[in-house]
Amino acid sequence: MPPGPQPQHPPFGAGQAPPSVAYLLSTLGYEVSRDLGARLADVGLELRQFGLLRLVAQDDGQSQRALGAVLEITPNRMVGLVDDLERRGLIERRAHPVDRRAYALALTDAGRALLATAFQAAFSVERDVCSGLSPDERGQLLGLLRKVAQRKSGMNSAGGAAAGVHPGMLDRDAGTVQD
Amino acid sequence: MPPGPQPQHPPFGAGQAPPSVAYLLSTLGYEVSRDLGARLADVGLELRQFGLLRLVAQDDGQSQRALGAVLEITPNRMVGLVDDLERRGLIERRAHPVDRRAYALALTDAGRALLATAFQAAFSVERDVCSGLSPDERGQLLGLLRKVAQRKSGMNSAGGAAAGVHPGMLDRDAGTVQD
DNA sequence: CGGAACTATTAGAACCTGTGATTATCCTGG
DNA sequence: CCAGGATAATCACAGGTTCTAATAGTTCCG
Repeated sequence: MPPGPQPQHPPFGAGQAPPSVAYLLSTLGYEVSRDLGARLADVGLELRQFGLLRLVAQDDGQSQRALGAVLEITPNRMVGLVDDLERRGLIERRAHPVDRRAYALALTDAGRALLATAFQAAFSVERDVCSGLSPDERGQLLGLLRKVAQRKSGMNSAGGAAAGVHPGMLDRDAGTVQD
Repeated sequence: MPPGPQPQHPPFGAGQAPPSVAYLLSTLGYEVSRDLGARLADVGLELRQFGLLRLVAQDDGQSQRALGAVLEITPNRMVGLVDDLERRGLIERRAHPVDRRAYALALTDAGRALLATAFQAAFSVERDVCSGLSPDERGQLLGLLRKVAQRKSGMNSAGGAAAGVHPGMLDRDAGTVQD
């Protein structure tokens, strides 16, 4: 598989998995991302394309810049990203209602359909990840992770990605720690 | 900050953080990696350099290829990585005991010292991540994450990174899922 | 002994991302 | 109303990183 556009985590590796929350978080996060990336590839989508499609789907008519801000994708990069998705007929660049400089991105029917398929892939990853957990355990884990996530967004003034969004998917690296 | 060598996660983003274990895992994993990457930068180390140093420290005399296999770094990439670390006097390329083709990488005293500092940075990240959790909760989370990690390594025949090692740190992407 | 496989390295191409400049448009203030 | 400054989308370049292919020197097995 060529330097695909998506995952490129910078090798980090650990000597021997030390019992650290941070280490396990970065390791598992990386693996989960890879998994999803692989399954999305089967559907013909990259991680960031999936992210953009999701965003457009939930909030129609946004400008490229607005979307890029959420996904942490610079304007110039958005051009190519949107170009590709538009060329494939998944999204459309419509005239923006109030700003003639910008485009209003919208999902096409084909885009909606593909996104649904992509979601299936995402669900399968979730099922996979939690396959070893009992419903109770899954609930516990969810709560704890949420708690950790909350704390993070609370302090990191700048870093805190907009509600429910996380930029890096595989832009190429992942951290790790061992205790 | 230029396209630094380490973190380059491909933007992925989520529409609205869905309560998914996979999503939170990839998101938090990415953030943790970034955090560690930033703190290691203060010490003058990149994520993968830290990973290599750790590996060399725990298992002296390994060949570049062996180390690269664990860290998922190709041989040609290892050359530059080792070159740099050696130039900085952190590791040494010694003659391999039984194979004159290969080098036996070893940590220098300076390398050991810097690694100790790097570990401090890693510990601080761990403390930070768990700052919002009670000791009990931290233990629970650790157990659950371990369980998920275990399941993973069990099925992924090929993907399962060698015991306790995870490749991507930020090579640039991370996945996400929402449920 | 001889060919096949392997380690480290180098050279070159491909890829992606960031910066700066460009055009069209919006907006605020005089 | 109409500059001047800021903003949206692009484009053209430069830089950095990683992959592929090819090359010496070695080792291993038949």
